Amino acid sequence: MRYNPADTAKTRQKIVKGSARLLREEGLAVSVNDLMKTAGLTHGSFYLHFESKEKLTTEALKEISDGMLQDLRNLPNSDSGKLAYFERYLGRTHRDNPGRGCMMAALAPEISRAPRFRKVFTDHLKAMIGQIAEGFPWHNGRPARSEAIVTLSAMVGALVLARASNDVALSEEILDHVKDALGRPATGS
Amino acid sequence: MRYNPADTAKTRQKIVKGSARLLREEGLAVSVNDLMKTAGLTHGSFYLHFESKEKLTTEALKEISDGMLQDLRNLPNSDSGKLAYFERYLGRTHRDNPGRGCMMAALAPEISRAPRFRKVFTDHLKAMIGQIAEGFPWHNGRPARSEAIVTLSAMVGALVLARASNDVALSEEILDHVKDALGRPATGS
DNA sequence: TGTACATCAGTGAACGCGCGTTCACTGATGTAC
DNA sequence: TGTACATCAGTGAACGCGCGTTCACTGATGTAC
Repeated sequence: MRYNPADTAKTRQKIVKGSARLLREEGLAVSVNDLMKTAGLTHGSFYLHFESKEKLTTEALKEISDGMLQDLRNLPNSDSGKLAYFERYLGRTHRDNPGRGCMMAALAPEISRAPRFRKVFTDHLKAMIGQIAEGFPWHNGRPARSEAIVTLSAMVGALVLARASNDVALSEEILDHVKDALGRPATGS
Repeated sequence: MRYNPADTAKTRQKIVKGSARLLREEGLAVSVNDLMKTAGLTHGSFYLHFESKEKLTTEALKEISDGMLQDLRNLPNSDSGKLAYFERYLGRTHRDNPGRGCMMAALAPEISRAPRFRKVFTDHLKAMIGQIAEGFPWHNGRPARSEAIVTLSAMVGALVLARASNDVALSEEILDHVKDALGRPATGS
């Protein structure tokens, strides 16, 4: 596994992917040591791969963004594709696995307070709004972009609240009500 | 200011109120020293007033909850009261002053990861849903509670995204589109 | 093919720093007389 | 009213700890011949 550029790149990618998961699970304050453990390494070799924790975090956030956008693009541009997206986003699996889920729901408030990461977040947010607006049908007589923004806001808010609630019934009530509301045709249709 | 129980209680309350602001501005990881500075004190006297940082945090979260609920109750139970609430919640002032604003938008993801604070959060969430459902008219042919949950989700999500965006135009686009969507009568009315 | 050497990803001790918490001390306020 | 003493909110140094980062060292892999 040494003295081979391809293996070094593979290790680096392992750290990025592990960090993409752990950052969403634990927040931006997770330690370098814990991030390295996701690749089976210790903190000592961190700086062989990255200039700083900030640089890795930025790269991991981009990795998350790419994954989320790819997931979205894989859905068909149809009502059923759109509903499948709502179902998945507001499902128990997503709620209980932040490490594999939405970056915005997991990290937005922390990123608000960390100027260094607001650019990569904003790029992601723009891309998500664009993809939701253009990747699904919005035949409700309103601009697709506006519909996408309102829909995304409701989804992120619902997930954030459902995750923070320690009352399972309330948590699922939130997910289900928002799922229902997004599933029915909006005003003007 | 010493040797007087009333003054001691006043100092304690000053710390709680300052913490209620700073926790929303900086997050749950803000230091005891910084929390004490909000009352013009140093970290050394912290334990004269509180058992631990966790106890103060819990008390400050309750303080925030009380304030938010009182603000809500002060609005009239009418369409204009409801619209005024949306306007204020999704306004620039609220976006730019998290220290005086919504606890859920400022802290929900961090609280998801901090089991100790999930109960006080859940109590707050339940009270907010109840107050929004009962304190405003929801004459749309759907259960008020369901409408309240969907509305609150969209508000929290929009504020969280608007705050994290470093693009002012996008930030205001989000606030304005969600404000518009909540302002128009929902499906079924 | 076998041996000596060079390479470099990875390790773990150590750095300065800030954290939550503890504690000996200070000094202004209130009480005793 | 004045003086000696008791009280206790507040201070700042110090504690052990974990953080991000640095660095001397290790040892398996690849190269030279």
